[in-house]
Amino acid sequence: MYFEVPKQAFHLSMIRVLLVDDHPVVRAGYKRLLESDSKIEVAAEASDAESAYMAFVVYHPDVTVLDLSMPGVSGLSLLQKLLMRDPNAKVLICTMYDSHTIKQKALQAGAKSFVSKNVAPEKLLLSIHAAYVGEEFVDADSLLSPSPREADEEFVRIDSLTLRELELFRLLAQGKTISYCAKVMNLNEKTVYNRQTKIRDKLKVDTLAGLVHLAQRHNIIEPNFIV
Amino acid sequence: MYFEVPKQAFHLSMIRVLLVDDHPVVRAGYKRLLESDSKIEVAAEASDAESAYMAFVVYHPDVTVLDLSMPGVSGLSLLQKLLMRDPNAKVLICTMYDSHTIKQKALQAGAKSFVSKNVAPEKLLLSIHAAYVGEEFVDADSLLSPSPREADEEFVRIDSLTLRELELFRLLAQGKTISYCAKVMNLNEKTVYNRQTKIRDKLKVDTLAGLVHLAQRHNIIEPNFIV
DNA sequence: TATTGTCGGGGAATAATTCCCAACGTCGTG
DNA sequence: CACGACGTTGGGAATTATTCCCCGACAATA
Repeated sequence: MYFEVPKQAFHLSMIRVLLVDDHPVVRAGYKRLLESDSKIEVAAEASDAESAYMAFVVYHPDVTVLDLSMPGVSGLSLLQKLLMRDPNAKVLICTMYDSHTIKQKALQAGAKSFVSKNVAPEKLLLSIHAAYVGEEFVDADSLLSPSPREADEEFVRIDSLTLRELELFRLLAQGKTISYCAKVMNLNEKTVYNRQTKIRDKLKVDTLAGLVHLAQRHNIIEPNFIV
Repeated sequence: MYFEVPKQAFHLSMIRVLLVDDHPVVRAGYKRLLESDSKIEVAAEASDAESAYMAFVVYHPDVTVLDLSMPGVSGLSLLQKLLMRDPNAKVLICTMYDSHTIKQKALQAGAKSFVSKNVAPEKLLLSIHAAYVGEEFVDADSLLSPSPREADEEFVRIDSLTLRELELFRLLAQGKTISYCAKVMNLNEKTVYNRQTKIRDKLKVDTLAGLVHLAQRHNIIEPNFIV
């Protein structure tokens, strides 16, 4: 758990951003990047869902920049928690997962913006400004063109997963045990079993390993890179 | 393919860095972070292995900061190419993969430094300075989850698999069902179960999904890769 | 209000998995 | 040769993991 206290003076004119990413180096990079924009200041940083929620409550950021790929509870759940706390929260999803599915889910869960880490950095800044004034900003490159690969029925199946199911899907595909999933998702193991069955049923795969491959094909989890 | 021409003046006193990461946003962040150190300048950037190699040849950076997780050709292959071009190249691996195996391979392939994106950002800067003066810098706590005994000997454990076990390992990791494995290996399902248990036991993995990731890390099966 | 969908979980049945053990063949070795 | 060590294969019983079908809560919606 990491919870960064703001170090800068509070300026009314600035866009105060809460930065959530689990990698310190990446976070530091983000921070410098964001602050290269004179209108943006990083009000707080967090490395995981819990501390992000705390920081959100404490600092009331104008915009929250959220990386979905966090250990433990998914960024999507955090997104929902933030929106429950403040339905007008401006949450911008910036993630490495170029997955149409994830995008859909994030937007449907109430994210104001969605950009991939693959976009030009200026677009990130732009989208923060857009989110600040209440506009939705969805990176055109990524959203409008689901890649052909994703347009197949596999993708449709993944799309049919509910948020909660998607979250569990990710955990399972990452190799987490049932009991671990139950713990971090606050569920009865029984429920996890039931859900797992349902997920495999929806996705039409009959082994856990199949889930992993499917998840990787659709960037639901990080591909286990090549050596 | 993305190939950034240097925009800054050339200062003899500065550490000229080639920055290789496939995410523009992350790269931009890195750049700001690195340049917050007055002794470091980003001489060039690249988003993939080919352009990274070109940039390396053209700009002769003092230090190359390389993220391993790139689409297409692996960062490790690039690392080897760079070292073939210049055996004294100072390459610093900064990656999100907290895998001891990868760390091993990177160092054994000739990387001068290895830090995880999980380290404090200052350490990244430090390690660039260290690499510059020729010191090796390997972050001690760059590995979060894998306990020393765990990941360290992942590959030794795979070596301990017998031929038959390895065969089954591959099938399982590919997502084949028990009954399928039994059929193609001419075994009783019972035996497959027993063997599967033994394999997971030897590899110290407790889920099938874990087997997949392990298999991919060690090139036992093809990573299910995309984009 | 009725409807639909998501979500969490219970109970009993069932299948999957383990644990322990035995058999067989093949080595290499004293 | 006889021996133990080991890979390989499976049986039987015990144990778990997993399914299947169910119910109720809640929220949004028509």
